[in-house]
Parts: sequence; C-alpha cells; structure tokens
Amino acid sequence: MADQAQRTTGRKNDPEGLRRRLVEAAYAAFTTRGYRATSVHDLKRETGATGGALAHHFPTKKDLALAVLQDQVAEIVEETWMRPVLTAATAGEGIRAVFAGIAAELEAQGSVSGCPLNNLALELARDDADFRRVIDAIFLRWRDAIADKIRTDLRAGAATTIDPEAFATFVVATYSGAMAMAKASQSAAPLRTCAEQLTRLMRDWRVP
Amino acid sequence: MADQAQRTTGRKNDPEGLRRRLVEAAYAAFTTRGYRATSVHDLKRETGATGGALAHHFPTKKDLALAVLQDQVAEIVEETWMRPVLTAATAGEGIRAVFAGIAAELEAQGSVSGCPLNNLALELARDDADFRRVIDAIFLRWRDAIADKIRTDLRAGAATTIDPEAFATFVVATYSGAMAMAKASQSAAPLRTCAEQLTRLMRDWRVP
DNA sequence: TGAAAAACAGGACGAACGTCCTGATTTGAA
DNA sequence: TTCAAATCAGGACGTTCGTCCTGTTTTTCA
Repeated sequence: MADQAQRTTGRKNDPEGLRRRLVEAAYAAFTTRGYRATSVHDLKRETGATGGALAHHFPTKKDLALAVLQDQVAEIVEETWMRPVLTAATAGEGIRAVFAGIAAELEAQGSVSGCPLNNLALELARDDADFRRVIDAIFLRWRDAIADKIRTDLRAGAATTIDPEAFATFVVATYSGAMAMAKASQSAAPLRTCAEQLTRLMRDWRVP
Repeated sequence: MADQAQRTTGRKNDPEGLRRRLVEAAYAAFTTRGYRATSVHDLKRETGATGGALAHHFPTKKDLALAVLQDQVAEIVEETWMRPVLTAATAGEGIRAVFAGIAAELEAQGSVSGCPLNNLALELARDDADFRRVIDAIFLRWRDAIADKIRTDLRAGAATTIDPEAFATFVVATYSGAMAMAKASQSAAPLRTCAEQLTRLMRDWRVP
C-alpha cells in the first residue's frame, strides 16, 4: 500500500456501492447455495471487501440476510410476479404468462435453484422471528397483488364466484410448491403442469 | 469405567437399535432445525452415542442424511399422505381429509416446522445429486399414489376429464407451497385456504 | 483548516465444525 | 474355546466458522 498511496485519480470511498455489492453477492449466494452454506469469508472473497468493511456495514451475518430479504428478495418478487400480473389483461392471463416465462427461463439456463423467497423462507423462518416477519410480509404483498388484480377483473364483470384472497393464496402456494418440485427434479415440468392446471381453472372467468 | 466393568445384567450391543435412534434423532433435527444447522455433536449428545459408534454406522453426515430420507421421510410421506388417500372413498375426499388433519395437527401443537420432505428438498437437492435422486423419487411415489387413486375414481365413473398425473402433481405442489407459507406465517390458515380451493375443484367429480 | 465521524484495512480470537484414529469390548462362527 | 469381525469408546486432528479489535484513511461539517 505504501508504494502507491495515491492512484491516478485518488482512491475514494463508496459506502453505498460497497453495501450494494455485498447485498447482491449475499443474495446470489444465500438463494442458491443457502444461508448457512455460505460463509462470510466467501462473501469477502467474492466482493473483495475486508472484514472491517463488512463489519461496518453489517455487524452480523443476520443483518446481512435481513438486508437481502428487504432489498433484493422483495424487489425480485415485485419484478417477476406482481408487476407482470398487475399489468396483464386479466389475472388469469398474467398468472399464465408468469409461469410460462419462468419455466422458459429455467429451461434456458439448464438448472433450477428454486424460488428465492421460498428457499430463504424454509431455511430461516422457523427459528428466528425477525426473519419470519420480513418473509411473511413479502408473501402477503405478493398474495395481495394477485388478489387486487382478481378484484379488478370481478369489477370488470368476470363471471366467477371465486374469493380473490383465497385464490391468490392458492396461486402463490401452487407456484412455491411447483418450484420446490422443479428444484428436486431439476426440470421445469412441474411448473408447466401446474400452470396448465391453473389456466384450466381460470379460463372460464370470462371477462365481457 | 474400570470400577464397574460388569453391570447388573451385563452390557450388550444393540447395533440396529442404536442405528435407529441415530436416524430418528437426525430426522427430528434435520427436518426442524435443518441439515446444516444440526451438528453431529448435537446428535451425539441427544442419543448418547460416541464418535466411534456414529462413525461406524454412518461414516459421514451425508450418509446419515441419506438414511433419514430413505428410512424416515419416505415412511412419513407414506403414512400421512399415500395411505390415507388410497384408503379414502374418493381421491377428493382423501385429499380433503389429509389437508384438514394436518391443519388441525399444526394448530394443536402451536408451531409449524413445515413439510419434512420439502424442508430437506430445498436445502439438499440443489448441489448434491445423491440427495436429489432420493428426494425426487419420494416426490414421484407421492404423486403416483394420488394419480392412481384418481384413476380408480375415473374407472368407477367419476365425471371429469382431468389428467390424473397432472392433477396429482398439482395437488402435491399446492400442499408443499401451502406448508411453506404456513411455516412463514406460523399458521395453518394457508393450508385451510388451499384445501378449500382444491375441494371446490374436485367436488363435482361426482362418482355415481 | 481542523476535528469529529464515517469508512475501511487486516488480522486475532475462541468456539465450533466434520472426520479420522487407536484401542477396547462384544459378538458370532469355527 | 478360539479368533476374526463387528461394534463401540473417547478423543485428537486440522479446518473453518462468525465476530471483534486496533489502527489507518477518507469524508463531512463547522
């Protein structure tokens, strides 16, 4: 360090940038390899952060995981599920499209690491109340977005007597479970099968 | 040890018994706390087994987990799902009863530790092919049992055009996902909601 | 410009972790 | 009864874990 105290432009701190890189690396590691399976040393190596820097931003590993849930996982659910469904023509069409899109994506990349929320939920929700609160809140927002879309369809005259909240819970559960099976079989087939079954259910909620 | 080499009845080896106690303790720990969250030292303490005894029966932790999957998890799925469904009047009635029974059980014990198969599947299936094979096989047998029951109903004259295999996959996925949501919310509500939705679907597969 | 705070460097720390090793005891077959 | 194999005792081994600590540098603000 002494031989090059000043680089060409002068080195600068980038706290937000480093924090973001840490959270992104942790998101990738936690949702694919798992929370316990990932060591903080792994993250230091991947990001180039030192122990001091890491401890400054995230005193404990748990703090980092909470940030991953709030910043990354919530955002991914929003992007991949809520927005597509809310902007689709109908709830049914939106749900069908999301399933199909994710199935295609999994087949393209060849391996299935599962639903990020589901992966972390099953590993962290059980023993720690802080994790559970955050995870449950994300599940709730996810479900409510779908329920809202169904309510919109109903107001537009869809011919069904379904309960929006209950059906939304049903959709989220089916998706989560299908992803678990997809992970176990390393195949998008369960996802496609479940999408087909759900589509079958919804296709006669005709909107006039 | 030297002061009491011979106890009252004379100590005896019990290899099968010790093996069984180890697998049962590991099953309880792995499916509630998690595989990585459980140390082999924990299991030694809980069962009273020594390092040598443990290493003799299960050279590695992975061997123990494979035994847990094959001996315990497969058996639990058989007991709690396959047998009740196969012996029910109809597939629909069997599925409804299993959901209701498990929901009641969760509410009685106050906490939700999730579906044993699902818990281990999400933690172990991704990176290890040996685990994945065993887990996928259990999922398959589970699905096939339900599909068989639906086929039986169809032969008995049920009025539906459903594909047995696809619908069975759908049921397993919905259950797994509902249990994940139940774990996150520490409530049986998602299970009850999904059961209601599934029942609604199946109630007009009238068997004459 | 000076001082306090924030951001980061780099390693020390004890406490686990999973596995393996040597030897003692028990068991079953000869 | 003898002896090899199976079963178990108990601890050592090196590694890795998450956290904390003492400094140094950079940034902020008055």
